[in-house]
Amino acid sequence: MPSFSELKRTHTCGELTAADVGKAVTLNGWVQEYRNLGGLLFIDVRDRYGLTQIVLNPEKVAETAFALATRARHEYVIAATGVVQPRPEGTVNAGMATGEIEVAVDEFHILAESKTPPFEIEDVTEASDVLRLEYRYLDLRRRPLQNNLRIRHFAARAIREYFSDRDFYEIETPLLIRSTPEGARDYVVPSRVQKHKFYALPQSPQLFKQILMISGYDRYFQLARCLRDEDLRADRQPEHTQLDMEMSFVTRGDIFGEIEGMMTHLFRKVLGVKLETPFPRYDYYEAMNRWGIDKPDLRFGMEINDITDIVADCGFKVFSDVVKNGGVVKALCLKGGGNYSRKQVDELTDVAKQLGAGGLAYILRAETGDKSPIMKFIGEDVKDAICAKVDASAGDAVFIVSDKKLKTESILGQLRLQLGRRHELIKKDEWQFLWVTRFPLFEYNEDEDRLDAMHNIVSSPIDEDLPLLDRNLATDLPISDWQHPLRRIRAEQYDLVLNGTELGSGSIRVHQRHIQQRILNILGMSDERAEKMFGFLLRALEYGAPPHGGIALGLDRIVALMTGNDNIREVIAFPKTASAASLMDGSPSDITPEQLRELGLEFLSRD
RNA sequence: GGGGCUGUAGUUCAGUUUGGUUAGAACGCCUGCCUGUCACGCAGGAGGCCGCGAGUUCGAGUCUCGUCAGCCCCGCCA
Repeated sequence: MPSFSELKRTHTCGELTAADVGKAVTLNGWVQEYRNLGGLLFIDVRDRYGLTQIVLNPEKVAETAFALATRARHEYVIAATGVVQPRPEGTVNAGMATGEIEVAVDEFHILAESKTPPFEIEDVTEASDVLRLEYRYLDLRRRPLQNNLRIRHFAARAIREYFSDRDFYEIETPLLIRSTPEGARDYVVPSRVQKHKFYALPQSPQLFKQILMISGYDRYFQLARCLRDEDLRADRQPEHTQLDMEMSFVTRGDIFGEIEGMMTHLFRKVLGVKLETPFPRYDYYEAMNRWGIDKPDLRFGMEINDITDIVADCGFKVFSDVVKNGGVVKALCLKGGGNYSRKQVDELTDVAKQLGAGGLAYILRAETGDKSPIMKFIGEDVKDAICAKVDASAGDAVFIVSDKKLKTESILGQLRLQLGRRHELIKKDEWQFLWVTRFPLFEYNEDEDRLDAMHNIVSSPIDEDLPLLDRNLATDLPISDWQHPLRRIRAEQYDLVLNGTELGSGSIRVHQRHIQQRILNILGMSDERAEKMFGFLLRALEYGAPPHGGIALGLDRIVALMTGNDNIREVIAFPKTASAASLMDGSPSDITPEQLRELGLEFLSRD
């Protein structure tokens, strides 16, 4: 066999067309398919760029070359030299980009043989996830994955382009950092040099990017790897990539503007889609009121309506008791649901109950008249008032839930999504972005009877609610009461949502030490402990910290949405299983006793 | 930590409800034939620790218990 320098490709497998007819070319690639007709041999050669048919005719090619080519099997790597020729009349393949031509081979070489692959390399695979992950290098040869990684690359490039053009610096932050409480469980790395001490792998560059603001790098971004030792989901991997950014001397509107600009650039460059800006903004409480979820899917309507006032005194005890105890009654209208069968209603009721509802009341506005098991309690007038409020006409259905406010909204929010999916109300090919803003700063932790940070510890209260932080604010209310002043504080925090998926969140940060310390105290951290854990941030805040804020968006989720995938594994080259294992390289794995000894570690037990 | 689903040729699955002769199919693989195929075709062939371990039984792919792995969900998590 000649040296490879003489067998190097002159063209890729995706670029030859009728315009190249007559050219002498060499192709390198993998055998996608071979069709040996005895006296005539066709091979489809594949690379990242496409597929080209080569043909060997024993009458026109050296015997040795033909013999070699008949040995070629699926996934062999080959080099073929020949002349581009038009396909004979009637044999053009319209379904193939290179289908008008073929390469008539006169020299053929096998560069590498392949074992029979455990699954076939085709666009739609039936291979199990286990096989696909174990043989990831084969799975990655498939066109859908190659397309996903291509989109991912172009997305990353568009993001870098946008921020670079707007004077942002991409600055790397460390991977080995100190472990801090709050948030997710850390992955930890033992230190050899300092025995019995550990680094943590970053859950995000959060504190470092704030330090960069304090250092004066007032426009920062990074495509940052982030690691969390928590259980996995279809949209959660132990390591993922964030589009992280932070700016100084800004209000939230400045952040929104940059992100909207970046998203517009990204979607135009990569998908050719024009986005409308500005994205709509809704306060957290408004989102919960109208859609029952903090990441509403705006690709369909069916908003939730409050009918508490209408039914408060209607005589139906289930409703009036709930109202008396401070609860609410809310409803949503399913257009065209008036002919729902008993079975369909029962199924929906089961869903509601699984979500914690006591039950599901309903009004069916069928052709034959309105049907409702609660009619005899609420009467015609109240029924009509409810239908008017939720805009239910003849042929529609109304579903009603009553409970505490947040619970009622969440249940209806989930029902709304289920109904939207079941009845295919969700419009495809729409990109509905929105901002959800002003989340509560604190979240009540029932198990521990204390307050947790709803987002993170560095989110600033909105100006209006800042007085509620005051140490001396008198109140008799326990923190379990949702009226407690601390629980009424709203944070200058925002989530970016696309089609019902949370892409990420950010906030205007606390830039004054005493406020940061107060928040840490409220979260149950003594001054000593705060100093120990966050001392470096608190000290940095004492040396001229500018007002600043930013956001971090999940790149994996963005690319998954852009490529129409439900699972972010499809847009990550080397992902992990649901139990955080990599089936290809076999991690996590044992380490040697020597490694352990060097780190000063030993196992408690081997169970 | 909890729940649901799945595990049988190289692969994807059927067979498990009702235990019983030699565990089937398709694709892939191997051999032969075939000069215009592109899901090539035709003929033949090889290929099985029924995830693993106990148990029940005269007898287990099939029943019971345990265990491991994968997927999805809740908890957890930005």
